[in-house]
Amino acid sequence: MTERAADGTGVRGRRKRPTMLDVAREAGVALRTVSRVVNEDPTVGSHLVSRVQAAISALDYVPDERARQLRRGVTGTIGAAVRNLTDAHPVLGAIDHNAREAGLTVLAMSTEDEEAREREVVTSMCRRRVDGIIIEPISSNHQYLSAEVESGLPVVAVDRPLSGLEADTVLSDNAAGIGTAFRHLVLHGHRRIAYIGDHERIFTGRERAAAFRACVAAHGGPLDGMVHPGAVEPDRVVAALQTALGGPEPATALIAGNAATSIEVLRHLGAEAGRLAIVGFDDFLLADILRPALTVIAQDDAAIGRTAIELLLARGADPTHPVRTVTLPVTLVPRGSGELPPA
Amino acid sequence: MTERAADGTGVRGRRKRPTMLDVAREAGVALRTVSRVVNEDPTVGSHLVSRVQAAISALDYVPDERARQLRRGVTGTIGAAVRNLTDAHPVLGAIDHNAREAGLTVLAMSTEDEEAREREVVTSMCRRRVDGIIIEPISSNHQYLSAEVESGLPVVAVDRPLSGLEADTVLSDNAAGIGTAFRHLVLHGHRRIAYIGDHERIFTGRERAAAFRACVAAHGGPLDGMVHPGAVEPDRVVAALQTALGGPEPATALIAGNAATSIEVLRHLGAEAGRLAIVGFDDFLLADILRPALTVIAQDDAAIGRTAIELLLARGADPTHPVRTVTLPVTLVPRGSGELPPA
DNA sequence: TCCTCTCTAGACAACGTTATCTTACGCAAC
DNA sequence: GTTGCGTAAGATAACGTTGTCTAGAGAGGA
Repeated sequence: MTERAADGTGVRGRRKRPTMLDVAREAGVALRTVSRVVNEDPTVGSHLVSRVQAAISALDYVPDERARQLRRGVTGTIGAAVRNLTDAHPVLGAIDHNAREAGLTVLAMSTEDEEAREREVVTSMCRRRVDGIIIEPISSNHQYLSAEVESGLPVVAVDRPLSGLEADTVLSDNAAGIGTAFRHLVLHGHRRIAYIGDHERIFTGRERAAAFRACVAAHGGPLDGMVHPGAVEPDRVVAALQTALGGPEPATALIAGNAATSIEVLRHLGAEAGRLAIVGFDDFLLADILRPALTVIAQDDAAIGRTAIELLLARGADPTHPVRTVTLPVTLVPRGSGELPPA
Repeated sequence: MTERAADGTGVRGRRKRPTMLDVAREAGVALRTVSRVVNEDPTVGSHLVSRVQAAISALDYVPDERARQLRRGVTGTIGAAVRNLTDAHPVLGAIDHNAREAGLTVLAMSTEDEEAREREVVTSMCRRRVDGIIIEPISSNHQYLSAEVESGLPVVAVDRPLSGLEADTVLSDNAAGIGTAFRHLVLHGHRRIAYIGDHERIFTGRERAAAFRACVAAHGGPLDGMVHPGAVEPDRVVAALQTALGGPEPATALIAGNAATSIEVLRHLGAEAGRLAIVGFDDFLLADILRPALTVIAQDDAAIGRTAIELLLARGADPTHPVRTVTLPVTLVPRGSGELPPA
């Protein structure tokens, strides 16, 4: 039983929200006039403007975005389906920043790296009629999006392409990154270089492993026991590390295919980390504090987010434009671990 | 000029979305029947159900959440106004997780640690008629929310209380955390312990600095040049560190008041970190990989997120319930840096 | 047989806005 | 004095749903 004052003030309780009609009555004007004032339409006389504004603050009126969007058709909102909301996500930050600059609100939802969740959140975004979707793809099949895309929903894939569907895409230059890392290690005297990275089922894992093999082929080092794509789990990484470092001709340098792998490797090596030259793909917070600090191939997160928004807006402006894939350069950040000489 | 096929297929272009009415016509039933099928109302005959479902997939119909929400009144969405979307945010992850379990969608927006942005994003959430707001407060004054709160919007503050407004709140036990850290260092033989942390303008900075002073008073160590609240900027932190470590009786141990401070301290100390016992408030990814690994006071992020959602739901269910503040315990995680003996 | 009751499905209004059309008014020009 | 025009403000419809009410069909009991 909710006790409340006659005017609804003082005691918490769901008082019905005032609508434009209430404001109109309070101000003694027509509903439409309130709408004009709220939308800063210049055709309202200054006398009425102030009366309406007074009524708005008297009633604590807040316009209903849902009704407005319904009526106007567009939402001014874009969806961002990212892997998770828990860990650091510089690209999401950049997306948010650039979207705001463009006057758009970002609805960020987490796919939790699960196909089913990805589909769920994307569907949820479509039901909310977002004006576009930026997605870090997880699913192996994005056919479920094709109807939306064909009916004009701008969709931009980030970090990996969509499968079974053409869409604008922003990628990092994985091959160049691996190449840069490899040459950097060669330059520092290494010939036996190992690679541990993501499963080749995953796009980036596939690209990076392939690029690594190509580098070995080009530079003529050993390949046997040196390439370890697979799940990024402690046990698997440790086993791969042992294979690479064991035997008569152990690796003297390592390329870690992503941040999680770098971290697992460092966690396992502990104080021994100084004996193995390491370049990690992907930068992460604190990589510069480790000892030795981790040399990394850094993606340009800000540029990725910016480009994603640009592609989204371009697609919205011209739905017939041919699909584009933008590949952004990566940078080697030497910090110590990648400059160690062979043991 | 948008070229498109007569039926709108094949070429991208904003074809008008089908509505329930279109589906109804396609299926030869009434609009209301489509609505019932979409909402899985059991009072529709199975024959019609399948006909409607066929029409839905034939037309690629996706219900419009805005219209549904407008009509039904509730949105099934809660807003989360957090400091930023870029850095790791375990509490946001927990909020998202628990909200999902409760059948709610989270609209996460970033305040960027700016008062103006906080107000902007909160207002934007209100316009979207979220069913509740979880906020990491930044502003020094939250009066602007009072009308919303009084008219029944559930608002839960996390990590710090709102100012100028009563609301349910979830806090970590800052005083206990500082006390635990202090006693831990005392137990390991330290008597000259320093504190560097956030500005006392900020709630947690104030609480932690005060708790630290109380600890010193209780244990009888020196206070002069030992307490350094202030901005978390490299220069300020370095200066504080030099003050604490300089002089005839330098500190042998340090409590860092938050993660950012811990990181700045470690960044500055570099290889010297092993000479100073350190306990950091707030855990962070990779704190366990550093050498020495960082001993921390860890907040229970999962519990914070869970409690925030619980309070939000409780407030929604009973708007008249007295306001609650839940203070959650923190845990000391010994990893090495806090167990170093006095130099 | 008729009445009632239940169960399905349709008609219509309503949610809170904005777009479009219309009206009223004042003023200048003929 | 009438006409025309430009401008401010109101009336009405529409956006795409769901709540409520009602009609009609069929079942079951007296």
